[in-house]
Amino acid sequence: MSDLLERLRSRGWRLTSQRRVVAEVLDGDHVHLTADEVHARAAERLPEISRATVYNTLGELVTLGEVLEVATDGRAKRYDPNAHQPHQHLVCSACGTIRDVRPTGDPLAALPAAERFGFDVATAEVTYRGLCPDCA
Amino acid sequence: MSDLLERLRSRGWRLTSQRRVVAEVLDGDHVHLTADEVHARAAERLPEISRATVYNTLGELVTLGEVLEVATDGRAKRYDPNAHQPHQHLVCSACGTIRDVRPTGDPLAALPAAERFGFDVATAEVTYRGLCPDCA
DNA sequence: TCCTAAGATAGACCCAGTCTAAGTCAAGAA
DNA sequence: TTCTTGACTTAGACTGGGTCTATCTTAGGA
Repeated sequence: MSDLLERLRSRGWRLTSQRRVVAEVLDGDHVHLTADEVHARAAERLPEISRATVYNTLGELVTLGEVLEVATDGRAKRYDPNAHQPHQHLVCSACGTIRDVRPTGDPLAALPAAERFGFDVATAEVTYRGLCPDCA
Repeated sequence: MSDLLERLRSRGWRLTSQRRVVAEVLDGDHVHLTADEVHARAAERLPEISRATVYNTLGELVTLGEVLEVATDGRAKRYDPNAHQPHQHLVCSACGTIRDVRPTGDPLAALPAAERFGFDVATAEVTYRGLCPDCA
């Protein structure tokens, strides 16, 4: 995580205590927090941090390519710090738990030219849905 | 489309003018309207139809399996009447246009058992993103 | 240490969607 | 054909997630 802060600083990111706390909250594997959850956890360490700052910081991290935005349900977006390793998501239809997964092959390759309608196709996101062991 | 109304009636669906208009608005290929767009088009034919009724009717059509809910951006959900033919979506990153596409193979097959974390995986949704011919 | 533009803040605001209480009506019964 | 009733519709209040704005604070260079 200090790698992340180091990378950001070297890109001219002004380092504030708020930004540091948000970045720290997003550390770990299979982390997919909503903005409100990030805010709550950040506020444990820095009680006066505002919602707007959390949204701003998350938005910047997404723009910088350090964090992915994931919208697996119609509800709040989730933020995934695992941005440097290509992966897809497996979501429990009952409890909403999310796991990062790596399918075999490139999902982009499954779309033949005839099905591209002249689009310049760049990415493919796959969301697998099912019941997790706890909910099954 | 009258097939649809017939199917619904035979399932005990009470047929009202509002429901008929909503179902008619959703007819066609590559149709992916938001609830507000459905409401606007329905209101052209039935000016006093309410937003709540449109939401209720769309929700019922989704529950009955006649319409799919699609959330390709973080904004409003879209409703896709092409529910009886399995397909995925190709979205323009610039203008948001959506096309139904059929990739080769079954995306579910690409997720090995070792990557399923004990989940009972049921479906895979793929969203392809890129620039459409008009925006490229 | 000082300065200043970048960043943070509170809270108003917006949009998509849900809920509620009251009124309306489709369709089966008589 | 009319009656009846519970399913359906309505307006509008409300909620959750997110954005915007005006003002205040501060990181970090001079």
